Amino acid sequence: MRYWLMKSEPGTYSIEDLERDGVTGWEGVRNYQARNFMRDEMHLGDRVLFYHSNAKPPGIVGLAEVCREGYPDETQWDESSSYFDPKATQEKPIWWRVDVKFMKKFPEILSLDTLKQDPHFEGMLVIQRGARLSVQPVDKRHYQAVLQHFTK
DNA sequence: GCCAACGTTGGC
DNA sequence: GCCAACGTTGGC
Repeated sequence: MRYWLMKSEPGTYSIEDLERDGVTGWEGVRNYQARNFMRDEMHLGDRVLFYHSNAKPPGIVGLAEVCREGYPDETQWDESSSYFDPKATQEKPIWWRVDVKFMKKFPEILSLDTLKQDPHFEGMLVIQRGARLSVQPVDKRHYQAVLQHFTK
């Protein structure tokens, strides 16, 4: 099993939205590196740290699980969508997504500020300056440190 | 709202 | 294939 962190702006799609929906398709990712992770490397049962970006404060707010592996993101063909990509065809899709299932919402946010200050999280991609990747791998030890943080 | 960091595009 | 210009992300 692998571990991931996925960013979403709570104004666009929050952990509360996922809790309500149960399952959601992670559409709209338009970055090749993130696309590659979703298309090639995320597998059923992988755990996902749900991160609120552009939030006050930003941070990890919950847990999800990959429940469908990579498949084409159909918003790329939808002209009315802001995610529409004129270069994508049905034969050759460019963008992929996965589905994730709600697991839990943490009792409080594990803020970016805390992640930066607690040495258990040293080396995590998300605390690196300029780390914009919206789908990123997480080391098992960092994932466990997140769970540990909430069982103290 | 600002702007640093980063990714993409396109002229050459 | 280089790199300047431009667009986006996302913390602050």
